[in-house]
Amino acid sequence: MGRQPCCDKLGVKKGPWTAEEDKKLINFILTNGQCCWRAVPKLAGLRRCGKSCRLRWTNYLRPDLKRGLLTQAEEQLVIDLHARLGNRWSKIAARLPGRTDNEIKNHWNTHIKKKLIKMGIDPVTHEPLNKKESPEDQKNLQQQQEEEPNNKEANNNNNDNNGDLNSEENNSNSSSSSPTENSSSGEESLLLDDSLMMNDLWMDHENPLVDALLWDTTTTTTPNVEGTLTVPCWEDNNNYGWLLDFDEDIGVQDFGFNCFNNEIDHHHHSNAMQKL
DNA sequence: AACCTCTCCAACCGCTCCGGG
DNA sequence: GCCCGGAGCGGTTGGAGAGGT
Repeated sequence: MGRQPCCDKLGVKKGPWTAEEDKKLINFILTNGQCCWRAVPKLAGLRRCGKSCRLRWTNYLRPDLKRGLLTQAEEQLVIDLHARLGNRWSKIAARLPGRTDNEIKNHWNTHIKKKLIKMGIDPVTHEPLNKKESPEDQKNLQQQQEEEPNNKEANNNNNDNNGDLNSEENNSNSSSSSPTENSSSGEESLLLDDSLMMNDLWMDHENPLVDALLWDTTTTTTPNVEGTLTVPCWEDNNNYGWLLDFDEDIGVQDFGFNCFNNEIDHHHHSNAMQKL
């Protein structure tokens, strides 16, 4: 028999969220916090399934989300983490504050995958697509390695071009199997190792990744000692600018936010306007 | 301008995981 | 240990917009 539907399908709305629905969900979550998603639609007055609400919140409405394309440093980190964790997007996303698993997954499938293939790297195994590469390819690879002399030890974990190719053998904690085959106990040590790796990264200010993160002016990402990227303050995200603009009488202040400014996230804005 | 194709990403679906009884 | 329900995860899809002809 088929499984029970996650929610009563009757009267449950699907498809793109309207600004009005977003408003209701934001209002509810900020008032009541995240609890029991199944109950959220009813309590928030939404004709949606709880799952859909959770997804909308975590992938789109959460105030700590960064918008926009992944920075090069983030991309690099994703590649490295993917090499170690496989398609465990939520685990990867956990290392990139402000980014969602869905976002990373999408970015991987649309950008990074292609990039790696173009570079002759198998996006699944992170091994060269063709072991017997042409001399020219090898030369390019070597050139790329030479261009990044600062990575040394840390770069085994953070170099998408070549570090990934070596990371497995260079990382004593990595299993020799494919990334996705790590046992859960192995994962524990892997994660521990990861935090050490991140600490190393932050200590090593000559590392291009660190530099990129520290000096990337498009975000205000800052490092912290836990080895994760600290999410910039909300006011830098302007996540709700579009909502403010959409409906001034919503009173985002009512949500308890006082750090919005008037800059509008054009993407959201246009979406909201479109939906009106 | 109109049509077609491609790309991207928000959202859905179905499965697994996990905790409580 | 088993069952059940809810939450979370990852793969996939469909529609909107961009780009090309």
